[in-house]
Parts: sequence; structure tokens; C-alpha cells
Amino acid sequence: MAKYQEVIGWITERIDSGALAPGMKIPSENELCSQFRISRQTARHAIGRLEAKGILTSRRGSGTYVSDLHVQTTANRQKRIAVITTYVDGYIFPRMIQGIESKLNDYGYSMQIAFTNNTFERERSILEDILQHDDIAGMIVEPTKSALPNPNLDLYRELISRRIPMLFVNSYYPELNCPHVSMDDRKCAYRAVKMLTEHGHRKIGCILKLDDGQGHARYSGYLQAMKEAGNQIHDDWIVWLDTEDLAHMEENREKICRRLKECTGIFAYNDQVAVEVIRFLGEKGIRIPEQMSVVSMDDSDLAQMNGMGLDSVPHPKEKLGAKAAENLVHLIHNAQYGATHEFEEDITVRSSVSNITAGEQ
Amino acid sequence: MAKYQEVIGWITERIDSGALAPGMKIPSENELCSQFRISRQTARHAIGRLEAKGILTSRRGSGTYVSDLHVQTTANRQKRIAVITTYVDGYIFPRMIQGIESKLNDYGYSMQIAFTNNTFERERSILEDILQHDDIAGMIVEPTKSALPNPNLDLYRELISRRIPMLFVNSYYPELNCPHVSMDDRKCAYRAVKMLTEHGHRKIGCILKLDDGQGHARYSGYLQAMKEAGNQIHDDWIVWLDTEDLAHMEENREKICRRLKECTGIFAYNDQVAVEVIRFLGEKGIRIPEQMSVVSMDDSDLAQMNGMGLDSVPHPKEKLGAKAAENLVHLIHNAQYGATHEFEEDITVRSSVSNITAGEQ
DNA sequence: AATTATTTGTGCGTATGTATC
DNA sequence: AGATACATACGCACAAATAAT
Repeated sequence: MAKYQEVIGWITERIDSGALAPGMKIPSENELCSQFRISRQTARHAIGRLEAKGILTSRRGSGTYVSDLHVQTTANRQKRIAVITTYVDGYIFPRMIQGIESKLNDYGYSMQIAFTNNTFERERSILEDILQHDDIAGMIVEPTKSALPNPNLDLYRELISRRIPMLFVNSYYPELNCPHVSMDDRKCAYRAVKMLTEHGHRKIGCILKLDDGQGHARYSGYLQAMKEAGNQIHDDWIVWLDTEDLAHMEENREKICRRLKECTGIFAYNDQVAVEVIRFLGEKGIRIPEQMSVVSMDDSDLAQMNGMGLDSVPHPKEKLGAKAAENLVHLIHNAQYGATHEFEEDITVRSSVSNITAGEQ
Repeated sequence: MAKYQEVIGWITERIDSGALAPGMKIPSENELCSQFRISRQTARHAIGRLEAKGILTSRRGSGTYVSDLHVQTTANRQKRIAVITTYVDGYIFPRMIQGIESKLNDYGYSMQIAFTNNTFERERSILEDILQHDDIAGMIVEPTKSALPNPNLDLYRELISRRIPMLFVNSYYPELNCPHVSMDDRKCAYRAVKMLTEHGHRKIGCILKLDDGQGHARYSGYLQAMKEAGNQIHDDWIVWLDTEDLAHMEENREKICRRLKECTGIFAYNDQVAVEVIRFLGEKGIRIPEQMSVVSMDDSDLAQMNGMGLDSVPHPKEKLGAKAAENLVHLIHNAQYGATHEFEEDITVRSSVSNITAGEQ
């Protein structure tokens, strides 16, 4: 290894470790000479290389300084934000993306986007691509299967170590300690289930998603509402589904119908689940809301489609996307900014919940 | 002026003038020494500066060469495609975008996206942003109001002069002579209207969009089908709407109902228009298809929503997006590639068209 | 306000190593 | 194998800008 490369290594290490902060003066050429026992030309060679890279700045008569990090980042990293979501087509996603893009645009940022289809493989290849180019100013990520151990945390950590501001939406990876913008899933679920208990329902089942963090948070809201109302909870009434189940709901048809047979009310993970369940019940001749009350979350288009009048807690969609974009921009300008925000929404009342009569209980 | 700067000036001038073309070898260090009567260190200093900038490349034992210009440009322009569409939320857009992203990803490209909301102002600021950064490998653009004179053609022409491969989707700007991937709007509209004529309809009205190129092409398909069936065409039966009208359909309610009063069939520009018109008719007690047959285009979710069984010519959505992405990638590798493709689709038959009885004619 | 020490910038000489042709 | 060309390294001298005295 060449001597000048040793010097380069020593300086870059000290910068990375923080011993040499941006703006600080590095040892003078002569000091490096005696320190490394090299000639001044060799020291100059090392400094020259780092100066060409933009890492150091020399001022004649004064010294050589570590470049201001801000100058470096704004030069390298353009005003482009990488957005990663699970899906784009349908449900709440287009409107959330619309909210992100629109607000980012207000702040002069452009948006680069990719979709994981809720698979770890795609998430990994997207992150690898971003790491390879390393030319973005920040990231907004909707987690993939956030309730399962994520095999791509190494890449997320690498991005964080490169000081790329990162903000999660809808859910978050608890291991990463990054800010997130989402619904307050626990509280919103609590309100949805409370809607049922206030209408006299005691036997309330729920269908949840097991691989998303939201599923766990919403479960906790369900438990709270049930406990508060003094309702008993049967494990049989709680159905856990994963992403793959949602794509093949027919397979779970019998299980769901059997498990919820005794219930008078159902809390569905989201509108997509609610619509399927209502269809299953309808095929068995069970009418909503007369024979079964249903509450759900997200208040998507589905909640009003096909004559559906589903009571659902609205996902803020554009509003959430815009808030995420806004907070990320703040985070870019101030790494200490408290960017986490959770929306508390009230359930939109339509016609999928009825009062329980005494006889039914 | 420093001696090494004179050398730098001499070399850069010879590169700019073309005397030193990319890939050519520059004089050796020793030759520069005698030529400028300088020491070898000074010559090395000059070469080192230019090497750091990426203008020269030294190869030990061989010589110093002018950097291949191609290497420079591909280093700048990463594998990122800029996508511009009018909207993202709802209708056919999410699925089209999904198709683009997925296929681009297969080819190793990432996607940067922005939405014009079908306004020239936003389109302009998006294009300005792209021009400023100049770091994309190609563009996929859904035109904004393609049937109206576009005030942003200067920016498109600037992008084209920078040899950025560009492909349009859904429609195109006729002034630009760029390839496009879209439906064959004329032929698809022809088939939709033919569906009505084959069911005996003679008095067929249509509601078209005047500011999109598709509106004009679909009108031409309508004319062809009507002419072929020997049907008379009344100007009164043809209603032209623009983007702003679509956002305030109520304002056009009376006009539409009056104009189409005598018709037995309607060809709607797309499902969004069809749904509104069917709602207007329903409010006047006119039943579909008994009293009025309706055909439409795009076959979006709307065509099956709310008990609708709309006969509609399907927009290829994902398929179209994927084809656009694929053809753009071909265009990037071969500027002469014939990237234009028009999909011919057959109408999806549901239940919004009925046979005309002799008495009704 | 002038002086002085420090620090980087420019320039030259020499020597040895190593890859290429 | 030898000539050529770049890579690394040390030595010195002086200029120009800066900072401290």
C-alpha cells in the first residue's frame, strides 16, 4: 500500500468517526510529514486527492479543512426523494402517492418511486439499486410485512449510516428507530370496535392481517375496546390472515364463516377484507346489518361500492402522504426533527351496524 | 499564470477543438516537459488535475488518454426513466403506472414520476426540473391536453435535442414526431359504435373530450361507424367537453340531456363520462339499456361498479404500460427503433346495450 | 500598522518501482 | 529483454496568503 494512501485512509477514517468534523482544520502538511515520516510532497499528494474528491478544502496561508458536509450533500444528492410503497394500483395507494408527490413538488423535490408488491425480494432489489446510485436526498418507505422479521434491515442500516433521512408511512420497522407517519392504528381500531360495543354487541369477532404492523396495533385496539366494555374474548373469534391469504380469500371462506358463526359483529382489518367477508356472509344468506354488523378501516372506495354502506375509519390518504412528504423535508433540513405523526380519525357512519336487541344476546 | 495552468489550458483547448478526440493519447509527460520546458512534476501536476476532473485517464506503461466521452455521459445519465402522467389516483392510471414500473424494473431501470393534473403549468415545471438535472436515460410521457396547442413544446424540443429518448402513451403531440404507445382510438371507437349500429341503433349520440387527442381519434371512429351503417349524423348529437367540464359535470347536465333526448344510443368518451351520463338519465327515469343503450371506452373499475354492467372497450392498462416501458428501452439502445404501437381491443359485452325494436326507430 | 511565523502553492531535481508495448 | 511511460517518493527553494504578535 502506498504511503499517500495510508494518509488518505487515516484522514477519511477520522472524518467518518467524527474526530474530524466538517469545517475543522486537519493537521498541516508539515505536521503530517513528521507524523507519518513522509516528505511534504507525499502529504500534499494525499491531500490533493481528497481535495479533488471534494472531501477537503485547502486555504493558502490558513490550512486544509474538512469540507462542509452540507456543500457535499447538496452537490451529490440532488433534490430527489425515493419513495417505496407496497402497491400502486387501487385501494388507498394512488391517493397517498398523489399526496406525497404533490407536497414534494411544492418543496421543489422530485419523486422516484418503486413498488415492492409486499415482497422482501423486491424490497431488497429496490434498496440495492438506491444504495448503488446514492443520489437521493431522502426516502419515504411503506414497510413490507412490517410485523415479520425483515431480512433487509442491513440495507436500511447502511442507508441510515450514509445519513440519508428516512421516514416510514402506514407502519414502521421497530428495529430501526426511524420516524413514521401513519394512522394511530390502535386508537382508530379502538373507536371502530367501540362503535359495535356501544350498539350493544358483545360477541365481536375480528379478522386481522398478521404480517403487517398495523394488524398487531389494530388487534391491540380491539382488545382495549372489548375489555373496556367488559366483553369476553374468544380466541376462536380472532382470524389471522397474511398477504398471500388475501389474494386467495376463497381458501379461507369456510374457516372465517365457522369462526364467526356465533358473533353478532365483526371488526375487519380493512375494507378489502370486509368486502370479502360480507360477500361470504351474503352467499350464506346472512344480511348486513340485520344479522351481522360490520365495521372496518381505511374507508376506501370499496366502502361505498356495489351498494355497500360500510362503517369504516377513514385512512387519511392524500393528507397522510402530504404530511409524510412535509415531515421528511423538515427532517432533511434538521436531522433532529420529530417527524413522527399519527392521525386519529373518527369512524364514518353508514349502514353496516345495527343495534343488538336483547333477545339476540 | 502558473505553468501547469498553461499546460491545462493547452490540453483542454486541443480537446475542445477536436485535435484531441476521445480515446486519443496525449503527449507523454516527458514530451510535455520538453515542449513547455517544464519539469516532469509540473507536467504531472497538470495531468493530475485533469484526471481528477475525469477529462483524462492515465494508464501506467501506456500513456495518458482523453476520456471516452461515452463513459462520461453514461456516468451522468443513470438508469432512471422519467415518467410524466396526468393523474395517479384512480381510473386506469395506477394500473398503467404499475405496468411501466414493473417492466422498467425488469430491465434494471428505476422510475422517477410526476403528475401534471392535466395542466400545462405543472407540465412545464416538471420539464424544467428534468432539464435542469439532465440525469435521466429516457422519458415516458402521457400528454397533457394533447389536442390543444401545447405551450411547452420548446422544452420537449430541447430534451429531444439532448438526445433523450422519449415515448408518449395514450396520446401524442403531433408536432413532435415522437413514437407513442396507445390504444388505436379510432378503431376501438369504431368497434364500440358498431356494436350499437349492429343492434339496430340509428340515432347515436356521442360525448367526447375536446382537449385530448383521443377525443378527436374516437370521434373519427364514431364517424366511420355511422357512415358505414348509413346513419345520419346530427351536430346536435355530438357533445364536446373539456377537462374542466369533467370536474363539474352537473353544469353540463341539462345540455347533455337535451342534446341526446332523441337518441337511442350513446357512445361515451370513457367510463367516467358514461357513469355521469347514466346517472343523469337515471334521475330522469330513463333506464339502461331498455330506453337507452350506452357504450363506452376504457373498461375501468367504474364499468362494473354500483350494479353497472357497462359495455366498454378495454384500455390495456398494465399491458400498455409494460409495452411502453419495453419499447422505450429498445429506443434507448437504438434510436431508430420503431417504438410506436397501437392496441386494438374488442368491446367487453355486458348489459348496457339492447336491440332496437322496429317501432322505436 | 508593521512584522513574523505558519501554511499552502508552485516549481524543479532525482531516484526507484512497475506496467505496457 | 529492453525501451517507454506512468506511479510513488524524497529532497529543496521560493512565492503568496493568512494569522498571530
